[in-house]
Amino acid sequence: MSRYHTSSAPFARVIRALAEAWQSFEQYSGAHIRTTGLSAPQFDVICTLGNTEGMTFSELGHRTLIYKTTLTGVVDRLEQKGLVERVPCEQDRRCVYVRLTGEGEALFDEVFPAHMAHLGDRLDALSLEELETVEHSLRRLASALSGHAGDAESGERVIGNQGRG
Amino acid sequence: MSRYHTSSAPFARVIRALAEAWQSFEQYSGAHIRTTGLSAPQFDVICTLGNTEGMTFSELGHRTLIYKTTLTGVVDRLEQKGLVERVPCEQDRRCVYVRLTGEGEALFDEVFPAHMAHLGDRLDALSLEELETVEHSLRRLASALSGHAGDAESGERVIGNQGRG
DNA sequence: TCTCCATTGTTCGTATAAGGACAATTCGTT
DNA sequence: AACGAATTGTCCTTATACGAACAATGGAGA
Repeated sequence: MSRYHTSSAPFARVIRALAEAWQSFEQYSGAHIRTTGLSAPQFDVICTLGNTEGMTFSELGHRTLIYKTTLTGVVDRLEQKGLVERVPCEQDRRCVYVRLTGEGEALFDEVFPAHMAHLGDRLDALSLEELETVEHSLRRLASALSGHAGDAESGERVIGNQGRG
Repeated sequence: MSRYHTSSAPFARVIRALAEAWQSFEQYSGAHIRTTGLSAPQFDVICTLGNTEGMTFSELGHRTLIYKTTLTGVVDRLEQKGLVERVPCEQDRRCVYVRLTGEGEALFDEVFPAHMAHLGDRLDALSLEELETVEHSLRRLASALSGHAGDAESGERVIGNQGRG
């Protein structure tokens, strides 16, 4: 992601910083997740399903930002591990519900708090005020990139990685 | 990346915002890059090699943040397309230089400015002052995640994705 | 009812991400 | 000179990213 070293555009440094921040997070978070025997996307699915009655592939994809064709394989492997299960939907037979098994819930209760604590080890270095500033910056950046030039406060925005097939 | 919807940790919203900003960038940037017939990492390599005399795999990996085992394949495909070439290094026979061919340089001169203009279409919505704030926030976040709690001004920091083999 | 069209999840193919392991090479130390 | 340790690029394997295409289903309108 350093395709901007040679550029003098004012935003080039911001893009570079975004790439580095994202990589730093993935490195730090991913290394810890892998010690649980799960991949980062698998862990993400487990945590998203935690404390819910399950949800469809579509909703799960929206929440996790995992591409729909990838999600099929991720759920396959979690199902193979006995952590989640597919449940046919009666009202709409196109949909398939995904929900945690008992074993999946047990794993969630164990690894989710531990991972949050792990992130806290680093991120507690930021004050609440700093967190506020950083979050606002990120939302401003995301909304500019999404074409919503003005509104940085659009709340539960949906990243459209599902509606393009 | 919404493993933080269920968490009340103060930093959960920041992580979510980081994931969304990164995804927004990848969506917007990647869609344009793919129209050139290159993948995002391939485009990144072309741009990093642009206006240089070439560099080793090691240096190219550090600059692009592409994992070393992936870089081999990326360069393979670019070489197959005739855009880059491997040049044996005389001083250190372990190293291999990678540099643009004439065709590669021509492509760089064509697509790099076009891509910057494309990004500018969205990012010019941010003022220079906003860009400064966003960059500072991102560097603060990255340095916290890297364990450098205090210094947000560590300059040309190196993401260590090469020295762990 | 019967098209036309949108939605849902899946399969397929190509390209990445990332760890483990490896041969070739270089360097520091003895 | 010789040995051990570190570096460099590659290969292998598993899992993800993502676009194209698909069968099955549901919904709106003539």
